[in-house]
Amino acid sequence: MSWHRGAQGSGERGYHHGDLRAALIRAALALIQEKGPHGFSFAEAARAAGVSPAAPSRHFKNRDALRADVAEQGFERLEAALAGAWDQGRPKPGAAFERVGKAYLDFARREPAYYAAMFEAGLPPDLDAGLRQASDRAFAVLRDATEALCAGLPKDKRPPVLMMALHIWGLTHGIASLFGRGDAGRRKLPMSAEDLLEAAVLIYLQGLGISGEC
Amino acid sequence: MSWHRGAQGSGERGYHHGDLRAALIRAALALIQEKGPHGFSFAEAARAAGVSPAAPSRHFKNRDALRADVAEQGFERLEAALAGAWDQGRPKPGAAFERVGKAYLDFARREPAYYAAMFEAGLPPDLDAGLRQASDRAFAVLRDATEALCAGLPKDKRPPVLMMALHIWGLTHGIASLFGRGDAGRRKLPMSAEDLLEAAVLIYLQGLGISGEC
DNA sequence: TGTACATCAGTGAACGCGCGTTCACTGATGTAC
DNA sequence: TGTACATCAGTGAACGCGCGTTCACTGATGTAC
Repeated sequence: MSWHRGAQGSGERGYHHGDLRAALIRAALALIQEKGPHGFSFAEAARAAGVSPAAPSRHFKNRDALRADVAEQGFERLEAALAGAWDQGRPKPGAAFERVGKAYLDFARREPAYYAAMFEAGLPPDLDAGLRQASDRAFAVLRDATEALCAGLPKDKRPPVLMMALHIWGLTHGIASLFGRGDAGRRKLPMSAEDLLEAAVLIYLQGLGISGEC
Repeated sequence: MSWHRGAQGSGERGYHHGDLRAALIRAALALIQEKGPHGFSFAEAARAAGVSPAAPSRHFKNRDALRADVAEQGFERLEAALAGAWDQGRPKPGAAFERVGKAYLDFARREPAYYAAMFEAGLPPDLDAGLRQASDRAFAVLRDATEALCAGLPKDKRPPVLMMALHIWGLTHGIASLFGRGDAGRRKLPMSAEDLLEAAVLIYLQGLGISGEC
């Protein structure tokens, strides 16, 4: 919490909150974690942030707008996680690519609230330009990684990069959604979601004639 | 609608509804279609079914129980759709397998309300034994199809069937969730979800050394 | 540096609304004899 | 076949509750001079 002046953590604050917008997003995130992407109200978020029920309207048009902001922030974090895992393809694109997949699963598991807001809130991705762009930027990391992975191949053996990136995204997202969630009640598996994904990607790359060690 | 006696379509009915349970599921489904898996209330479903707000409690403990029944019915329909598409692997397992994938995408597109209730309502799959079993039965169709597809291979080239079925499920589910939905605002693609999936499966099978024509 | 004033951000009480649940009830159905 | 009675399924009015929004307000901040 960042009150407008002093008294961090004491619960005291001045008349103005200082960063209510961010505090409401945090509160919404915690409530989503607890009760799902629809499990909170404007009033509840206000209560959690310690302001009057009328305050949120100053910052968000309605609940969907708040939810969309949570989702947007989620895509930004996912982008950062994927970019960090990719690390410009070091030391080798193959190993880095595998890290990206694991980072996606890791995000879904460690941040189920963001994940739910991003993919299961029923928000149309083009509801909001910022949301759309944040989503596109996260996907761009995956597309760039795919491109780098293929760069070493002779041109006639190179698959269409966009298609390949969409395949990998679909596969990773499907496995994360069905088996790799941190919250309650995901389906049980004979192997970890990570192992399942890694095997699938290796088989897929094999099918394209790409060795796992590039 | 099936009233307890006569007068189909006239809006008349006796004191007893006759099949209120099914009517509430239908009403919930329509409301989910319209407003998402959380976009309905007990009272609203009762109104849509033409009964008093107290009536639904006779059949469902609460909203989640109603939602779970919608999801269960959805899995039953998905199972039927997949089994129909598979058609015992006729005329050839390869062609039939491709139909199964398309049937999954088709289901997600034509029945977004069921799909949302099944996968995006935040219901833990093991909340309810019936739900769990319906989900397992739908997956079993895919697993059996995978097994049949591999049956022709020499034993030493045969991949673990369960793993392979999970890969295909994840891939199909991911593509359906991200790109193949019938309701508003899915992401735009340079190719159809069907073509995207078909290409991915072919590449994957290639990676396993399985020709597309078996 | 000081002062006046506009703007901003949050208050808190009030409102009307739809919700889920309760309750005693009642009409229809099924069953025992 | 007829009758009595138990059970079932839906009624409709009432309740307390949390919601989103409104409103005139007020305290804090920023800016012009």
